[in-house]
Formats: sequence, structure tokens, C-alpha cells
Amino acid sequence: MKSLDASTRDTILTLASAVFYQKGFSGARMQEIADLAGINKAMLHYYFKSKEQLFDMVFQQALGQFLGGIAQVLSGTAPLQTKIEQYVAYTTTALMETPALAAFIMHELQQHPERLSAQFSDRRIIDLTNFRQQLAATKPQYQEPNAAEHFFANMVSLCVYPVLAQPLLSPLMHKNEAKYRAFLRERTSHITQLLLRQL
Amino acid sequence: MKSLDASTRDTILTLASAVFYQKGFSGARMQEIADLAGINKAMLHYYFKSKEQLFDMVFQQALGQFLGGIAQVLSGTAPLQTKIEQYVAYTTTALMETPALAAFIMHELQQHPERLSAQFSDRRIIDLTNFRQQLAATKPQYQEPNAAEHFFANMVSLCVYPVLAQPLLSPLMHKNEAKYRAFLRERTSHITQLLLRQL
DNA sequence: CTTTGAATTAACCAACTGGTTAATTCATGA
DNA sequence: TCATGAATTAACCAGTTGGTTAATTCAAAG
Repeated sequence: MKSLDASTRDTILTLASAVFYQKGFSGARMQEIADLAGINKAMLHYYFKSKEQLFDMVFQQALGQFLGGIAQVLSGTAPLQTKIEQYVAYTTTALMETPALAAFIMHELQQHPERLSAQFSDRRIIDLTNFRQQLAATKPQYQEPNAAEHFFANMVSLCVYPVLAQPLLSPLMHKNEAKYRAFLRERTSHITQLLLRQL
Repeated sequence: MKSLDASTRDTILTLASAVFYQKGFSGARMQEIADLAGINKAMLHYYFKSKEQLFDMVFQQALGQFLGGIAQVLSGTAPLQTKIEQYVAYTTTALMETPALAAFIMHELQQHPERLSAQFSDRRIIDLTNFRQQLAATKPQYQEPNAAEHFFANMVSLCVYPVLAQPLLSPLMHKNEAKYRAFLRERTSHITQLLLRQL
């Protein structure tokens, strides 16, 4: 039983995301997506003219979600502390819901870095100047070249990587999935404190 | 012109690594690997009976390289400071030589986490106890549950992610490849200081 | 020179995969 | 009720891909 025509596209998009996230573009099969959506391949091509187009929509949406948190930190007017706290909390929570998202984006971006440009041309949100100013205002040492960039890279790394590398770190720490998830939740405050201590 | 039969296998393995690293298992093509090696597909299957077998060798080797640095930190007898300094320097350097390695491992591990087990059954090197003891000896607060794990996760994240996410962070920081590489090199000391400050 | 086993090649194949087509059903507004 | 366009299906297709086979070349040992 299908949902209303208008929302069918969205349903497909959601199911397709799951497949693409886990298997990547080349590993994903149109047949599998169609099966998941309970339609046949022809219907899939009726809603999305090609695998590439379907993938592009999934990828751009995923990238938007991923960059959303960053944009807020880089351009918002809130105090630096607040922005950092919000980013750490939001990113951890969001990524934990779709653990394969980060690995998917990195893997696809590795092969086709140009796919990023679509997100950069439009939105001007992606700019470090505002962030650097706020940092420098808090502590003068952040005026030095690359100091703000290092802080930013630290923040993102500390949040994203442990989620992305769960299949590696979880066995390494002898934690089952539940325990590792608890560990990740615990990290939110750990990371926040570590970062704020640098200000 | 081919190299000596014995080393041909290694040549293929190296070339295949490059392809697998960039395109993953499902994106890689036996034909492309054969072309790179200057042989035809039949020869490729002569040396490696299947794509899966060739991939397994590549993957296990990649994983070994990736875990090599970690093992040293976790089990060596050197002082903690030295081990940290060595890990940061080694990891950054090693990953920068094959930037696609980390994304490759994460992506494949996401789909087949069981591929990790091969590395874990044999070597007992992968154990945090030694590391935790050294940490606790330096600062008692690291006796608390998960404290050592957080430190470890921080260390790995700070080193690996900025290399892995180069296609994302490089444009975001308005750095070309050369400048971003310089930034990564600069991070070696930045990360080391940050970590040692936590002791 | 000949034997023998490894190295190499060209041709081939079956399965898979993205995509198409033409015909059919369904819903709805006139 | 009928006309119209969207939704859906089954069958099909051409290109790709991993893998095989049988025949051939090559190199070294006897």
C-alpha cells in the first residue's frame, strides 16, 4: 500500500538515504531501494530520472544537515560559549541518530570533492571570520594565524570522529553498542569543558 | 614490461590499494586495476582468485597500518609523554601520505564491522589497560571510569579527522591543498601540546 | 633439444544493473 | 459517463562486470 503521490517522493528519499548512507553510491542498488519502498524499478525512475539524480538529492540533503550545525557556530550572533555548547550537543545527538552519515559524506567527498561546491556558492554562511573575531575577543592569542582554525578543527574532530569511528573504537574499548552510545553521550559535556577551558 | 613474478603480486597489491582506497570495494573495477598494473584481467585473477580476496588483502594491510600506531601507544613501555608525541607525529605523517586511507577504512568498516575481528583475535596489543595505568600514574583523575577512554578518543580524533575531512575542511578554511597540508603539519605540535597540557 | 610448469593472452560467458517502453489502471474533474 | 493525465506494471534491453577457459609463450632444468 502506497502513501499519497506527493509524499511518495519523500518516502523514497528517506529509504534511499538509508541505502546510500550504508553502501555509498556505487554499492547502492536501485532495485533494493525500490524493494524497500514497495515499488518497482520503473516507478523509481518515474519519480527520479536516474540513480545519479536520486543520489544528488540524498547527498545534498545529507551535506546540508551536516553543515547546518557548523554554519550556526560560524555565523550566529550568540556568545561564543553558547555557540560551542550548542554545536557539541547538537552534532553529537544528530550524528548518533544516523551513525553512517559522516562516513558516507567523507567517502563520497573523497571521490568527488566538487560535490561540495553546490553548498558553498549559494550560502555565504560558511565563513570563519565571525568565529575568529569572537575567539580573538575572548583571548588575544587567537588572533595569531591559524589559531582559530585549529580550535575549529579540534571542535569538529572531537565531536564527529568518535561517532564516525564507532565500528573501530567500540570493539577497541570493549564496549557493546549500548555502552558505546553512553560513552558518546558522556562526551558531550567532556568535549564542551575541554573546549571552554581553552578560552 | 612486468617486474619479476614474485614482486608482481606486491606491485598489483600496491596499485589495487590506490584504487580501493579511493573508490571502495563496490566502486573499484578489476579492469582498472589490471590496466594500472599493465596486465589483463585474466592475469589479475591468476594472482588473486577473486575481487574479494584481493580486497581482503588490501583491507587487512590497510587496517594493520592504521592500527599500528595505536598499538604502540596502548602497549609500549615508553613513558606516556613520549608515546603520545610519537603517535601524533607518526599518525599525521602517515595519513597525509595516503589521505584516502582513513575514509576508506571507515566506510568499509561501516558496512562490514566483522572485518575488524581478524586483527583482534591474533594480536593482544589492542588493550587499554596499560595505557590507563600510565595515565592514572600521571594524574589520579584518570582512574575515573571512561576518563582514559575520553583521552584516547580525543587523541585519535584530533589526529585522524582533519586528514580524513580534508575535502570538507580545506574549502571551508579557504585553503588550497598546499596550505591545508601546511596546516596539518602545524597541527602536530598543536595537538601534542594540547594533549600534554591535560596531564 | 625437450620437458615442464609458470606466466600470459584473447575470446568468451552468465549474471547483474541502470534504464526504457508500451500498455494498463486509477482517480478526478467536466 | 467520459476524457485526461498521473500512477503503475511487466517485459525488455544494452552495457558492464567478475570470472573462466583453452590455447600459447616463456624460462629454466634435465
